[in-house]
Amino acid sequence: MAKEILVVEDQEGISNFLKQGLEEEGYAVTVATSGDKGLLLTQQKNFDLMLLDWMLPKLSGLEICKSVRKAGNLTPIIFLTAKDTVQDTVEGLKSGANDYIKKPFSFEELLERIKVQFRSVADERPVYNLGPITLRTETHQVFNGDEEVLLTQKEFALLEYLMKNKGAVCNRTDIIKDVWNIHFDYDTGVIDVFINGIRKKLGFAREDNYIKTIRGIGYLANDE
Amino acid sequence: MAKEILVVEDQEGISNFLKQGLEEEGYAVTVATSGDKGLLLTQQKNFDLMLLDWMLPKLSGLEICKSVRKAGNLTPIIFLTAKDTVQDTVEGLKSGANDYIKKPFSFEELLERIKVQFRSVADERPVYNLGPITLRTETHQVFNGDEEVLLTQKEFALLEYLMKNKGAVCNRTDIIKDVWNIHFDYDTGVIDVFINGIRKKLGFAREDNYIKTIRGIGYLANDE
DNA sequence: GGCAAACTTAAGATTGACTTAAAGCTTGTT
DNA sequence: AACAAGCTTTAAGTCAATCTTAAGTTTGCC
Repeated sequence: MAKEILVVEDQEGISNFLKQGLEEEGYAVTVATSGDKGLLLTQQKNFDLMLLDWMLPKLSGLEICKSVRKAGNLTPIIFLTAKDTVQDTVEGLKSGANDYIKKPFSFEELLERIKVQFRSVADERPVYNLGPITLRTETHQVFNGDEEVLLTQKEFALLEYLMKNKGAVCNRTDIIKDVWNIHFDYDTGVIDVFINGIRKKLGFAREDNYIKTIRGIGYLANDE
Repeated sequence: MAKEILVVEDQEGISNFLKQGLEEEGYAVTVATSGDKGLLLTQQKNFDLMLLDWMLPKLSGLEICKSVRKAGNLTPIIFLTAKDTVQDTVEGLKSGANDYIKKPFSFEELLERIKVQFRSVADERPVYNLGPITLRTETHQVFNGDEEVLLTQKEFALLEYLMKNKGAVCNRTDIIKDVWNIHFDYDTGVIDVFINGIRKKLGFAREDNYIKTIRGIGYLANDE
């Protein structure tokens, strides 16, 4: 699955250059030419990384960054800008960005700094545990004790999400957003059906409470 | 708990400057003046971050970085070096570093880039406290000390409202308006019932007074 | 002591989750 | 290109938890 990168940049020369270069590297690139369009896109879709110019029509890159973080979105953000003073850099990083590259920049360095962002996310913790359950991200396997449990893609994605957030209540809206990638209000019983399926396949009894229902909110994976 | 930073740098002027500056910021700093000493330290102790010079006696920063990563150590690494070509930067990042800062650098920017490495998911989300009680808005969790307390939707909403306004008396009309979303005069005992439930679940005794009753007005969440 | 407000409890109403089955999609195979 | 198999989604009936109401009890204040 190609990583999705959002580029918010009003100068066509630069955005074309970025788009082409990044696509050659195998990334899927979306370009927004103004700040407001960029922010809107971040709300409609889950990107894996954002490249922000600072000076943009309508809404500055700084404002986009702040908004995105305020909304609880932790997608890596890299500023790519001609504003090159220490003050600007510090302000950009303070606003929640993960890196700050000054123009003119070397494309090769940019590429490497993008990879750094993906590296840290991917490396985080490839194996999760929940009671007797072990989930291996890399091999896409789930075990109950020694027994392997075969889950479908969605079942796996949902379980992974819950286990990644073990100990925290996951609300339905976020689940739909992160697991289904649906960014508007959406309410069928899909989640319920999958939770039901997962509990069944993992052999959880009602009183096990490894995946607890939080009524009116969502679900909670829990050990202890 | 102070974060532990390892600085590997052979020029005394720079390492002193870094040590002093970082310690003023509340970090615990260890300095190694040669590459081999630096590497040894990484094996003996778990640091939270490493600052590496590139050109060092005995073992280069690049080699340290590669070694550390090869050993499965994912501690954030920042290069801090006079080698300023794009090739060097790319090579440094490829070897597993998380950032690469070129000398001469601004201390302020360095600080900010260090903070980026420490920033974690748990940060920067609204958390309220009241005596032994902690309420996490984002994850919808409430803790009494370490014990998680499971609240229903309304209980949580009401408690959140009181804690958000800690120290201020909340009158019944406003509570009904903000928590129940009822905008006309309304007077059943709902609030009382929920206050009762919350106090019970949180294990408050009458004399604790964390949620004080203000007769004829409403309620007051209070610490101190 | 008497009154009004708040506390407590329990029963009924309401809402949301569980479960199942069937329809709609994908994917891989011939 | 058509078929089959399996995965995902929708929908509907059932069931359980939560919310609300109301009535009895306690508490605090004049």
